[in-house]
Amino acid sequence: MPIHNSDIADIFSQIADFLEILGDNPFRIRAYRNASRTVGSFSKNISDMIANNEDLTQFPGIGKDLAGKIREIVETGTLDFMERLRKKLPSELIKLMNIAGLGPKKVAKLYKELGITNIEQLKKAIDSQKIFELEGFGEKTAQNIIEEINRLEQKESERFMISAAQQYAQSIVEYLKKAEGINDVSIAGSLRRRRDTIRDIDILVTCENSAKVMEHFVKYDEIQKVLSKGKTKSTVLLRSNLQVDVRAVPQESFGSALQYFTGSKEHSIELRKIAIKKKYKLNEYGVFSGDKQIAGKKEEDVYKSLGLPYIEPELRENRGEIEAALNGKLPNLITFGDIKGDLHMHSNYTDGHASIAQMAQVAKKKGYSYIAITDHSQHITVAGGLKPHDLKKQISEINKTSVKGITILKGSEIDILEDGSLDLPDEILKQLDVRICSVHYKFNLSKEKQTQRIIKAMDNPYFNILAHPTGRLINKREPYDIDIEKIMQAAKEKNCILELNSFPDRLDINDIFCKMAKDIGVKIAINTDAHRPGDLDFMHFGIGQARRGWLEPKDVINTLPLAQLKKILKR
DNA sequence: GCCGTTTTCGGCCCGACTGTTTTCAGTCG
Repeated sequence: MPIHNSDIADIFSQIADFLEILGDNPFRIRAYRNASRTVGSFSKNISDMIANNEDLTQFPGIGKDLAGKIREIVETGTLDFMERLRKKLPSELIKLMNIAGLGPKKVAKLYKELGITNIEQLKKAIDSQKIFELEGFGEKTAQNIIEEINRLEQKESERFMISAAQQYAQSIVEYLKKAEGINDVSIAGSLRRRRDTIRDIDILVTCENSAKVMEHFVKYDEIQKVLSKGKTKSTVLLRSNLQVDVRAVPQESFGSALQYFTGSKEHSIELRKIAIKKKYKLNEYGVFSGDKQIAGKKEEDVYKSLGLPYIEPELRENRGEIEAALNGKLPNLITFGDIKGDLHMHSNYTDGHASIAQMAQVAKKKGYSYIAITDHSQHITVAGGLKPHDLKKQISEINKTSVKGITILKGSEIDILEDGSLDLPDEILKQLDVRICSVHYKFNLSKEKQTQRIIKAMDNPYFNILAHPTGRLINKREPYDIDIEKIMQAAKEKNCILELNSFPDRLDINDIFCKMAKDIGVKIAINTDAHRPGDLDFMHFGIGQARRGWLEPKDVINTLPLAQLKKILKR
């Protein structure tokens, strides 16, 4: 069985969990966690790197020992060290740590003193009051555990789509602005870093009296439960089960607090290490030399004081951005303003809800100079896919439609059939400007077959853009099993483009694959797949992922003026 | 377990809040 990077990451993460419960050296545990993260965010396949005899110790956090363990996993499919840990502790113990409030120490105590290994036994121990025999377990702890178990069992701990999180966050920001003596209110955390999914919302405020702001915050009417409330920091659970943290700092610490609260944790840790090297201390209150604050009011100054240029929030994942910053090699990240058009959208010819002219008018207002109408092809009957003669009708309507200041390109979203052929004859494909090709059925072919299906489709000279390449639907459907690296290589050779689909439940390809595409040299089209005019706003979510994937305007084809775009689409 | 412009040994980011304590460990981010 082929070993994926995520398999290795999972093993290291589980080892870290085991070692924590065993009370092992915390720094050794951290080494495993770091390695898990590093491996998980690699944009190259580790199995291939091993096969090519590449030296893994070139990567930060991977030393001789871990490199050897990675090799063992790739070559044998398992890890002896891991198996030995499994014999020491029941594997299911790790799952108990998913209960918020239960960390390794408490889980270890439950196991050692009461023999508890799973949630059922934990519930029984609480029912029978046995749990109170343990030191550190009181009434409140038991109650919290019960509530957390309920939440876990109702699958309410799932991550939120960025689109949903953004709406919740915006409402809270508006509400906080009404607090007495409030100055700045800023969204921070993973939402500011534009992650594709969000576990909790972090909001930073500066104000005259933080206790008063916290009082105001916990009275917000969407709150289900106040999880903690202090003078400068409070955490609540909304009725939607989304967690929100609000933190207040003095104005002179706004920049450093924004940096700290934006994270990622791993990025911040690296910054703090740099601070230590310079004999400074970095925390949320500023950069300090001794007792003296030398930076902190503005985020830019925090970076500057550490000898770094400003690093955009989307890059702050400790995936090489600090090294790039030190070497003056940060990417010139794409912005919404660079986008000249949207190449994937539907009209009321199929499952869209607006006319071609309406879509064009809204796109024009966004400042675009072109769009492509790409309705479904015949194979998708549920979406009312167009047969060749319907598509011809649409082509002639587009020829007749004119919206001032914007060009409407003729396109189609064409199904890639199971055998790798396209769902429309070449005779009509050649009349189009843009051909988006996508997989919409037979999702569970083997990896080899699915990959071949797509690569074969690219042999058709009219294939332009591979839409939503992995097919994932966030929280609903796993990506189909494909060798994305192979597909990217093929796309590069054949001058095909990969889509970054901006629909919030897709965001496909994701940030890591964007980086992979950039490294391989395959170009990206950032599209919305809009089905109604309002969906055109989703472009912002796509831009966020692109930025997280280090993409620059030159990596993205729909930053090009129309004439140049057309050349690329000619292959 | 990793790492080195103080070091191949001895460090490893830093602070807020809770609950159960009676000065702090555990958890979280």
